Amino acid sequence: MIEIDQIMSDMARRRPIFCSEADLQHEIALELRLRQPRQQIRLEYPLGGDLRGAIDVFLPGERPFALELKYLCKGLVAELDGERFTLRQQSAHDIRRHDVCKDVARMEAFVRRTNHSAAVLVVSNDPAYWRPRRRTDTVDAAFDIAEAKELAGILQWGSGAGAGTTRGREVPLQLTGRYPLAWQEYSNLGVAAGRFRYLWIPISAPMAEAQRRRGFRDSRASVSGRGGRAGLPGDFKAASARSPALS
DNA sequence: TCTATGGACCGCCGACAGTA
DNA sequence: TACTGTCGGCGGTCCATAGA
Repeated sequence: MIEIDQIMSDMARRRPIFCSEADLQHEIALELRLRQPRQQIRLEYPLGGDLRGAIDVFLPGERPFALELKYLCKGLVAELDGERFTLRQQSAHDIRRHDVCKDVARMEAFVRRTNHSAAVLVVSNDPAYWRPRRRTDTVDAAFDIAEAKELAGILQWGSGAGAGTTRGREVPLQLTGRYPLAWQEYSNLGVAAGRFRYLWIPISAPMAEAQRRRGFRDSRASVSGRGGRAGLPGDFKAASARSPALS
């Protein structure tokens, strides 16, 4: 069985830092290919149906899996094995938090339409995203992705949000599942802003969730990865993440 | 071909907290 | 009290893509 924790752990040894979201996307695909050379992998796979946009990493096959990535950067200059990495301060934390929640909502919609499995993976070196907020009355409080928070229900901007912040993001996000958030350690470069963590938000297919509720073994977890089915997309599982519960 | 839209990203500014 | 760094809010640009 492929577990996200193991994938991230292995990838961190090889690539403790990424120069961009596209770099992260490429390395995830490479790591999956290294583990399962026969695994088909698609990048920027169209969502299809009425949904616009594309899936960052899509694993077709018997049990397809969609993965959305977010790389939230804080300003950092680091040299690693002779290679210089310069990450720019992205700022706009409110908008980036909203974007993460929007990805969760998009993946929920995709899962509902296709009954495939999906997840959102956030990688960041900015503690502002995982540390508890000092204030609770911010305009983006509903989109908070800090440690031990939970995404659920209707997520919308606070009443004080300006037009510039909400432009193009006015529609409240409605989640049918509940997503407890647990950040995991990824790497630490030993410099300022050099600590990277990741947030894994699994979104299971409604059928699989229904089966799980009825007492069946989770279809994603039921395959050991041996006996010729190793590496099937549905085996993409987080050891530490809790399954989302449908409300 | 043009226009609208969405996604990704950038940087400025004010408020606030910590520290010398 | 002044300085510095961080955080939050805001408005903007650039580019790719879809649709007219």
